[in-house]
Amino acid sequence: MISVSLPDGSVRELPEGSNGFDLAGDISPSLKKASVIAEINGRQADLSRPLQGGDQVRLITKRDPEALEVLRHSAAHLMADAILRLFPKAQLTIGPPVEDGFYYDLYFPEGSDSVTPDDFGRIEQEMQRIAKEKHRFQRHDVDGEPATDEVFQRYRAIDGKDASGGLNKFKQELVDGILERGEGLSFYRHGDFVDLCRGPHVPDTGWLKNVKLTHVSGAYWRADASREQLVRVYGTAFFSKEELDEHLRLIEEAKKRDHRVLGEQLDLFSFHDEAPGFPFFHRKGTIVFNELVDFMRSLLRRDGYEEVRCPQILSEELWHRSGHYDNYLENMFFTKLKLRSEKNPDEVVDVSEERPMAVKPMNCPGHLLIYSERPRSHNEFPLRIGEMGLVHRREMSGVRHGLFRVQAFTQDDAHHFCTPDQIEAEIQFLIDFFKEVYAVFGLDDVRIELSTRPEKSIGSDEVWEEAEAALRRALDGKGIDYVVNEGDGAFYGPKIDFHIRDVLKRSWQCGTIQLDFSMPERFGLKYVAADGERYTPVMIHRACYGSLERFMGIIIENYAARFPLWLAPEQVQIVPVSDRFFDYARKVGAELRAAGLRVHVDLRDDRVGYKIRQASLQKVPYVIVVGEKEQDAGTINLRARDVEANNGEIGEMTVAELLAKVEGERRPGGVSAFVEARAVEVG
RNA sequence: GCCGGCAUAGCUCAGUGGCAGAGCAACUGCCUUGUAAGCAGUAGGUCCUCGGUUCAAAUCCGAGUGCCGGCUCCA
Repeated sequence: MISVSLPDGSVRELPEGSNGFDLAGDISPSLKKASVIAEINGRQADLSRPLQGGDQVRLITKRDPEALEVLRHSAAHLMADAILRLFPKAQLTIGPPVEDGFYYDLYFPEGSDSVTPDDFGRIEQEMQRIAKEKHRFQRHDVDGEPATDEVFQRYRAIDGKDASGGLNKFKQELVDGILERGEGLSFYRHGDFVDLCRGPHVPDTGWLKNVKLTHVSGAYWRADASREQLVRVYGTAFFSKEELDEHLRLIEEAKKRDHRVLGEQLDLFSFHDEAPGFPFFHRKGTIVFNELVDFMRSLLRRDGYEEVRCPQILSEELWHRSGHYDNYLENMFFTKLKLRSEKNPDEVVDVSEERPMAVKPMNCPGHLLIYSERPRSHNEFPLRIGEMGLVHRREMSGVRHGLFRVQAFTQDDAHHFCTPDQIEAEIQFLIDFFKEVYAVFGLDDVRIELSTRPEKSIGSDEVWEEAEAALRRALDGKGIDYVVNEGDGAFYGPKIDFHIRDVLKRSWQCGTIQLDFSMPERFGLKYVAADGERYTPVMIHRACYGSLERFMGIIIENYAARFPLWLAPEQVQIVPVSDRFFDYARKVGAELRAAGLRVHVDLRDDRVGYKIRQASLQKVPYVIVVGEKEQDAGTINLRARDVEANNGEIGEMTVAELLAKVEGERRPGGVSAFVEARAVEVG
């Protein structure tokens, strides 16, 4: 007998040669069914691996996040098997699990057919067939000399059977690397398929029934553009059909909510070939944009920020001083002056400039100039200088994406200047500030990451230690969970990033807080302290929305463009039953407009049903229908987008009653009194 | 920047070498409309741009531009 210990500290006696399956079965049959792999002495291993006396064993089940990665890695093997059957010329390279699934990179020698999405159906069919056959995943370790290892030799034979050179050079490169590092080679086999692999895997292919191929893209061998071009086939896998279906539903839902499509349908913004990557905001998009700005401004005012405006174009010399020229050149736009030739007015020549200018990619240098414009005292600290700063950044072609990645965007940027011992309080203030803002949009799922000193960095150890400690103290002091990204900070200081999860479970990086000891130094910033001495202030860069454009894209998708009343570009649409009631409709419209609502009176010659449909497609929160009854009674008939009961029809009321009801939801974060009332009734 | 795909009416798309098309939207008229699409008619085109092949190009070929999916995750 051997004894192994479990995470709860208990010890189990098992017969000699027992493995993870036996352990799980010894505990309970349901655990045996749910177990995917074992973690033996902190290392992941197949359940089939024999246990030794004294091992610390943790059984990892379907519910553990690690299990999903194992499942998907196994699914990558299954997919590779299926693809090789259908595309015998393909050569395998690597196939890891990723965030939402897995991929396998394949090399298709010249002249051979490549995988396209049209092939997904038959590949999936093949995978289903292999899954049903329930082949065990069997591990083989190469213990002795690889040259004499039977499995390894057979693998080489199989792997190279159709490759022109006889062998798959990608796998060969991997094998060479593993041997060079002195690590052991290991292989996994299911059915006839063998692949070089570290493991572990699910027990058998029967686990891999809920698999779906998603897309295909290009990639390079080892992410090196000078190396071979590979075809990357992506898929995803789940333990249950329900989870897979839910995942596919979310992908479909995300497609439907694509802000680029909704932005066009709702006439919010557009893009044009004449300015690639630069959004044009239309009337309605501008309303949303301005509401976001107004809301942010109200908070900045409340919290004593000084809002400023800086020029768009500044001397190139300034960008040398700030370090952007050295570190950010590729992302900057530069101006080029031209002149008409005096001799020949048709001829245009470039002007050679003694002081060339550049378009700002960041707002900080402007704020630094404002700071240094006069002597500063610690008494005005913390000094918070904010700007709705429009910045321009060149992006490589191919990375632009709707409002999410543009070449000109507006940051709700601010720089806090303070003393070192004010850092902690400022950070805590900002964390509360950011969370307050996100909560207004229903974005309560906020993940915080702390990035620490990178290898390449400036500043003394003491300063860095103190800065990181201040960030940690601030986070710990608020009892906030956070992930640490070691060495991922900016070269001038550590930072805290805010990642927000939307209703479709997608994560977006929005806010950022960065400590900076470098820029104030470079610009010679000083303040006079209580002791009368001059010191260099600490600078904190921060942006809460991040980019207004990007944030707008996020909330369009988060709300599926069903904006809450305060953000809705069109808040009320008035539908007269026929042209006999146009005057009354105009009168009601004027009253609501006088109260500050954004109202559209629909005077087109169309049926009521048609106009209601139009308002619904445009996602207008409230529709008012007026006809003979309402005109005689001096009332309106209300229909609400967000009320499900009775098709959203709420009924007759006066304008005054309506205004009183919607007052709350006209403020950021406010909720509909109609929806709330219903919730109370139901609850 | 790199790989792959796409570009036809305002929008969504059909047309694959031989007359430029549909639905929706727009406009006009009729209907006097009561809670998600009334009826009829009219108009709308540099088939992305440039070059090539061909008797003939929206269609085939090349280049450019823009858009879309990826290009960080190293068995």
